[in-house]
Amino acid sequence: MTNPKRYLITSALPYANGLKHVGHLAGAYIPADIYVRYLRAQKRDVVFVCGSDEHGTAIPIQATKEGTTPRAIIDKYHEAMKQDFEDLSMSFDIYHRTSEPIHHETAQEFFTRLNNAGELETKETEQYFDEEAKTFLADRYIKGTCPNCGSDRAFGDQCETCGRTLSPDELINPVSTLSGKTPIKKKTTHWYLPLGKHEQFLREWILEQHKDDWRSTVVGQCKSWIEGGLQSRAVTRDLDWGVKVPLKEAEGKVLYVWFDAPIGYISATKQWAIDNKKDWKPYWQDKDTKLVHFVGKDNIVFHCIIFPVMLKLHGDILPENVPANEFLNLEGDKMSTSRNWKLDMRDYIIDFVKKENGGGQCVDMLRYYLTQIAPETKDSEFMWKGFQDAVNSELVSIFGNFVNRTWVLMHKLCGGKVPQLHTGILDDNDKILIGEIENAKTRIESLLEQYKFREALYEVIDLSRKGNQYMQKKEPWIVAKKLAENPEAQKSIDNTMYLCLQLTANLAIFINPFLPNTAKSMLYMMKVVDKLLDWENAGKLKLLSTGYSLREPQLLFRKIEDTEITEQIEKLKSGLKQMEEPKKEETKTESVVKSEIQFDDFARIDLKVGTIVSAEKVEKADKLLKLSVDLGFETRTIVSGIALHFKPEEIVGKQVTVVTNLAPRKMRGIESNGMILMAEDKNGKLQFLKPENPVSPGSNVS
RNA sequence: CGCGAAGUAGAGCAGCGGUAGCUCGUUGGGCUCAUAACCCAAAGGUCGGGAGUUCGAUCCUCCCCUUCGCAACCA
Repeated sequence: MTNPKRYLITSALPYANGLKHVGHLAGAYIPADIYVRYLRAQKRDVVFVCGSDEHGTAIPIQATKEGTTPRAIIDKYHEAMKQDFEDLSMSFDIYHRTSEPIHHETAQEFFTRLNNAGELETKETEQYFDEEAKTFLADRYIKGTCPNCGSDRAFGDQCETCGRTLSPDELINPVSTLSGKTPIKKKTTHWYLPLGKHEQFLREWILEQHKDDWRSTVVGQCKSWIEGGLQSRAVTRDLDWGVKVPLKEAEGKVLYVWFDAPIGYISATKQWAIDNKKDWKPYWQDKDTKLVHFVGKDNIVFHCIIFPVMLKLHGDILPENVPANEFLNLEGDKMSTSRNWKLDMRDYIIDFVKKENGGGQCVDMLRYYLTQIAPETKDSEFMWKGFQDAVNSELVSIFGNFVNRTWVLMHKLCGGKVPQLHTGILDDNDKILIGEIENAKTRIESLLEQYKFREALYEVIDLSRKGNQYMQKKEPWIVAKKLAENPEAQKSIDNTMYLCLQLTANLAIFINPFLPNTAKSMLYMMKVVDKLLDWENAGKLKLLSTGYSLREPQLLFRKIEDTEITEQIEKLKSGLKQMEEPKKEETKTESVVKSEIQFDDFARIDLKVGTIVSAEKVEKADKLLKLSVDLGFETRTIVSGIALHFKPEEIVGKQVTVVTNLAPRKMRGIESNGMILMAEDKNGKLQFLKPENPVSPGSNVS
């Protein structure tokens, strides 16, 4: 789209179950904010929406964890996140929330329209139900023994011990985490969005039309999803926290959070329109609107596949681009909330922004570093030492220093006023600098349009570097020494300082989208109003008029001291230790004895002794062995993840204990009909559980 | 396993068919207006490994190794 009438820019809705860290900030918020500030400077019609995502099972879970209500959780984190974004100069036009009535209405209308148009399917399935709590259980609420690794702490969706994704049906001894009781199976109906029907559309839209203008990582991800076969996705679920499904027969059901959350962009736009007496409709329905979603890579599938399908069915416009960022690691390791290896936005705000020598400059320092290392093409690394280097040797030494020396010299050599430009005596250096200023505009503009924020910011800093080089060549402080014998030399000084001052004004315009607080400080020093920052002024050389007197210089940035970064690194490492200590205890107490079960539960498991008659390694799998086990009445194929511990030839003829009534399961394409019981010592070494003396195959174990 | 992304100077990254580039760091020199800032120069890489296509490959193709992500009721 070459010249859209209006822009709607979104940043991923942060989930209101905890504070967000700098990885989120670098991924979805800062890039969007830069883009929006640039568009605003161009006087474009742009709305920037965001808000808290407040539904889904994780909210009630977090409430239980903190011993409070879901409502209290979302109120707490909504306010906290909103505040943090504000403290870091995020310029949302609205920061909304999905718990607002206007959002519920919008999401329900969305569902109704799709349902009435016959675009949704219903399916009846059996799901676990907790009779005591009288509720269907989300996968996360079911705990049991992992069929893969035998850990008794697996959840219905995933085993945290071995990492395997599970479905609740696979769990051995499923237990409700709400009541501790064994849940029963109960029939329930759900609505599904059949993505498969839209494969052709997605292929054309993404893999054809956008294969060149979207980031390769984004197209790659989408391709992976499409090639993998698009399954129907449930859009409802049995839960009492969320947007009620607007149908009589759907009592007790809510919209699945992934369905309602992106609609939050629309409801936020509606609320913004009400607040500002505007019409929201063109922003979502007019073809001349450019919609851009800024997200992290975990969100690609929702914003490139699922939400666009929803939008298409609903008759809305599609995103023009989804410039997703990859992930930001921290000091050599993945950021992780559960391991407490992270830097929360809040922590930075407290340790830097709110300190006495903090303020807007510290906000901009973080924005600078995060933009400079933004994971635009691949995962990148936040290093405290890198942060210090970037601030001290680029922001302070190159950019800040250029502005500062310009101001000091201007006061010393030009009486604190903007000097005249003597066009007759412009030399090559002057002309080259003028050319650079004009070029910079085109370059930065083009990079921003392509969402290459890191490079665009580099161009800005590089322009100030060119200012330093220029000044070094012109050496006005040397020229000034010859003034006594050659008063004409003042003209050369005037030209140099005039150009440096105009360059500074241009730098303010260019840096503004990235570092708005810095731009503000520069405006103050130049004694000019915000209007100077209009993008149309960029590249011009008459921004500060001759004779205008300017303020005394003030430093734009302070340096980051060594002690500050060593403190942060210490803090990070000690946080990690604190998390590890209590966790160990927890495992201990829990692993000694599992929760009590009834004899009936035990009796449901059929254990028999079998003899391994053959064993072979499974092709292209590190851990798997394919075993044939003689159980007396039959010989079964069992696939077991023990290849790292035993060689196939070693174990033929050995007797083992087998769970014989475990549901069959395919691994590497081979159906496994049972499970071998193993004992694991604390080093992770496995041993077979077997009778002391050989017994006949098929003997019962009880 | 599969799919996707990535492996390039001490560190962080760019380039993606035609003598390897940027920032920081290191070393040497210059300057002194400037936040021990600035400017100039140098050292430093057989572009993960192997094979192929090509007149020519870091860049294309194939295989292998390593890292990260995804695999769909995970929001």
